[in-house]
Amino acid sequence: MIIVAEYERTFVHIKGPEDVLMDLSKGEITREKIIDSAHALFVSQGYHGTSMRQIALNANIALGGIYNHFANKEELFREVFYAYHPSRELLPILAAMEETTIEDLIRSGARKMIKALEARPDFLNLMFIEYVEFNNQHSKQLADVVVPNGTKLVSHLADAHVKLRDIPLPVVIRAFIGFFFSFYLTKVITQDWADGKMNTADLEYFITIFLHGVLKTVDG
Amino acid sequence: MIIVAEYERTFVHIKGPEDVLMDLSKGEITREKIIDSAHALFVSQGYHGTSMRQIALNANIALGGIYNHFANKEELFREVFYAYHPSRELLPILAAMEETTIEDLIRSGARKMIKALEARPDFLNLMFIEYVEFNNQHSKQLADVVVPNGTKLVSHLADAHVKLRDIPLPVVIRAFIGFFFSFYLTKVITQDWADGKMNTADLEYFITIFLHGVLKTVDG
DNA sequence: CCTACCGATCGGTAGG
DNA sequence: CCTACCGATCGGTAGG
Repeated sequence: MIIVAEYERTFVHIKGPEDVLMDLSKGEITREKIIDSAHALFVSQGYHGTSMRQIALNANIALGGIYNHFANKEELFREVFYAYHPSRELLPILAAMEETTIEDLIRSGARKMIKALEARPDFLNLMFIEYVEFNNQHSKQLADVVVPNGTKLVSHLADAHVKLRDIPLPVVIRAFIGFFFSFYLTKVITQDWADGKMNTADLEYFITIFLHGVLKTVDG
Repeated sequence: MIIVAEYERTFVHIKGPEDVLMDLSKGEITREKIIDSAHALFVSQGYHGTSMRQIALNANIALGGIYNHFANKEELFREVFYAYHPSRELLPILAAMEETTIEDLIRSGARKMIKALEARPDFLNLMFIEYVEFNNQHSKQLADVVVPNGTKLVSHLADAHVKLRDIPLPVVIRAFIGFFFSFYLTKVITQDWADGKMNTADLEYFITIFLHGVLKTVDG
């Protein structure tokens, strides 16, 4: 509960590196170091593939020290999951957009989303771990905060209903997120064996497809 | 190597339940039981979250017996990965399609793909485990078999170039797979907290979006 | 294919 | 926040 409230409070605020070391007591710094260390190891090895000893070593403290901040391994994962959840970064980016027409919003939003995902490959691993190793059990209470904030972003699209095809807005939003996320997904999942066939430049084709897919008419 | 050859050989053949017990020596039956048992546990708990003892117990043999068939835990996962890879089921389904126009192919292919994915939720978990816990390292040699077979399927689309927008065919294929996979993904990932908002009936809207996205004109 | 065992490592804790 | 320790469980093997 504390977690979710804290998440909501800092929801729009993206911390710069300078903030991280400021205003934190020594204990809070250690706590942050543990979370960061755990995050790095979890995303590269999975939850069960990471030991508390590895986390302690990586954070430069003794094993026992971790339990001064977290009751057990799962609570530590939960804190990592909240602290590094993709919505924390993606929602503020989308909220800061100033485009006024739905077409510009789609074009610009797609590029921003892909850019953010490519800068943070850990997002994908974190979500996968939550899905497979925790059966998605932590996502619900996070969704209670994220979904309302997300829908608020699209609630005042003045020209949406005149330019969109006859498709419910929630479906359009789902298609937008899914389609461009799949652009990222197909790229990273094939990057080791598709020798550059999955090109980032293809994003403009994806945007074209989506625009023609949802809009009655497309400019340019 | 043996694995990949065997995979190619049985690639178009979907085994019925009756085949599974036929033509197998006692040792091969045990081997199959171990693979099935390991698969069920891996997809529900992850690789590192599953112990060899659990697998043995589930397969009704002693722990040591597993090592009569598999050198170690990772080799066992590799065999599970090959035996249960989604392409094994999806490619034959797509290969059996008889639609002749690209529009019918998209409509029918999308529905078949979603139906197959919804019948086999283990696909998603298996791919996630491979991605996070094995860094996608087993996917390459499988791709060497799957990709050529997959591209063969779309190589003889007579009306593609006249009906498609000016978008490269590989991009259209990538968009098709990604878009409809994302339909499935957004559904399962939100199903615990989006109280039915992500509806299977929305698939027809997705098909509409995709058709308008890639075709110059859409019937119906 | 099972029994019985190996050393190593796991998550977690008491006590200071 | 560290040292030293706990019982349990891990992947894997020898020998029959």
